[in-house]
Amino acid sequence: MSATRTARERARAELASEIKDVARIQLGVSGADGLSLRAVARELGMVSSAIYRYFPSRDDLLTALIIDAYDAMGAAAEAADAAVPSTELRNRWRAICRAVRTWARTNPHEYALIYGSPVPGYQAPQDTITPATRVPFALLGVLRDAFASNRLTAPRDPPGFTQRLIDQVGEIAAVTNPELPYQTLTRALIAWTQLFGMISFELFGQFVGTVDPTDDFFEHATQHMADLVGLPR
Amino acid sequence: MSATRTARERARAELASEIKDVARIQLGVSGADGLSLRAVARELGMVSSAIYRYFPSRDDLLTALIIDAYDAMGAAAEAADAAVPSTELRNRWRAICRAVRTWARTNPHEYALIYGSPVPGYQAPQDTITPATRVPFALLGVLRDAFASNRLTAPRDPPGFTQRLIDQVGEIAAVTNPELPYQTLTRALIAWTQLFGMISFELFGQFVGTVDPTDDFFEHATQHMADLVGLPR
DNA sequence: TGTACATCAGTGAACGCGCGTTCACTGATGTAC
DNA sequence: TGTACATCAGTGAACGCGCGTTCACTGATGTAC
Repeated sequence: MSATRTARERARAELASEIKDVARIQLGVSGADGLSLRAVARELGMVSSAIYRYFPSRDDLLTALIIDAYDAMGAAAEAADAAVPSTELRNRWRAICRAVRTWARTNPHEYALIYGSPVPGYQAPQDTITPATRVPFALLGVLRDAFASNRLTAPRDPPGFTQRLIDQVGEIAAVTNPELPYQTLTRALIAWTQLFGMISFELFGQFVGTVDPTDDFFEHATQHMADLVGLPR
Repeated sequence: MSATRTARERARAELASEIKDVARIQLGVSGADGLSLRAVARELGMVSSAIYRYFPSRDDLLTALIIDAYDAMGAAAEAADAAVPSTELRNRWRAICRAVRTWARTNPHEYALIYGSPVPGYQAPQDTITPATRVPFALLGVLRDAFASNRLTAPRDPPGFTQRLIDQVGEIAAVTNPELPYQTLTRALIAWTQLFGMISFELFGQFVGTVDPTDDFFEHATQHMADLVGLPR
């Protein structure tokens, strides 16, 4: 009975993921607002109402795609990190950055889904938050190890640390790496925005006519970021 | 006769800009793909086909909005720059960054239109390029003045300057500020991506639960950027 | 200054299209005795 | 092992909606003599 039950359930899970696969391809053609349940159903050779057996609405399908995208990007970052010896801090940092960029370039429309302009009228539910933290957590992991082994240098910070900023950063530290000084965490935040700023510019066409192709600029900027957060050269 | 001609032409220009105004409001409600000529016409109390007297297609209306947005943001940046004494280099830098952020927060949907995910199937024409350069040019103007008055310090760059990167940056220099060293221009590029990375994260909701509100973090990061490009404290 | 003609703005109907979602249904798969 | 019933996947028709764009038209505004 458990065998038969899983038979049906397996079919169900398989079709659900086929639906997502087709939807992902559709994303590439027409973007998030262009994602159409009818088109997905057509592609799968089924009638549009059948999709509702798997996803209660278009927004739920979108949410599933968003979660998958965050998870795929996070997994890519973690795998790249794990492939570098853990004491090679700067190389780990660079590997994570590179993996995020490569994933984004390989899956530009999924990237746009999670880091582009929000879909109007769509409110991302709570379930997306945890997967979204995987990349920043991977970056913080490098800093944690660097700090623990006393290899984190402290660049001279500019003025501008208000108490409110210190408190905000302190709250992030509390739920992630309480041992890291707030200065380090602030610099990590800056590097984090820098990383995605570059990738968005590259994918959304802002570099056309300047640093395009972007490979060399990206590598160089990544080194600057490693300097900023205090990783040894 | 020139008076009468301008009478008609003025009416025409006025309605064209009323159409754009309504379209801009629509953008806010439903995003770029949601922008509907019929809805705009309805709002203006005219029939949908009348819009075609002013814009040959939906895409042309979008293009006009994009150009206006770049220009408005650029004008805000330039005005903020001009309001600071030209020798206060760091304050000019910060004023420009602040102006860009403020404009983006005030006009989030126009910001999303130009810096968010590209509208699928829409190809931005050449006319958008010049207005798009106004903000980076304003930032470069500060660096130009700093360099000319010999007040630009040179931070120690990390490794990673390939010849190709130097060439790419050199080409940008050639059409903007040939006197600036490529290292400075590269750091300016990094700061540029950093600036828009932060603004996008703030507007697109990536900071929710971390540095939100973002004011203090933004000010602090702006100082870091000024350090990076070598402006005196 | 007045008339004949050309230009242009806006109308209204129509074409052809695609969408999300609901609902009563058929028939296959799984469950309990 | 066999039968009666319940669950579930997928169908097909329908509702109600909005969209971009075209086209022949009316009537007002501007132009040339």
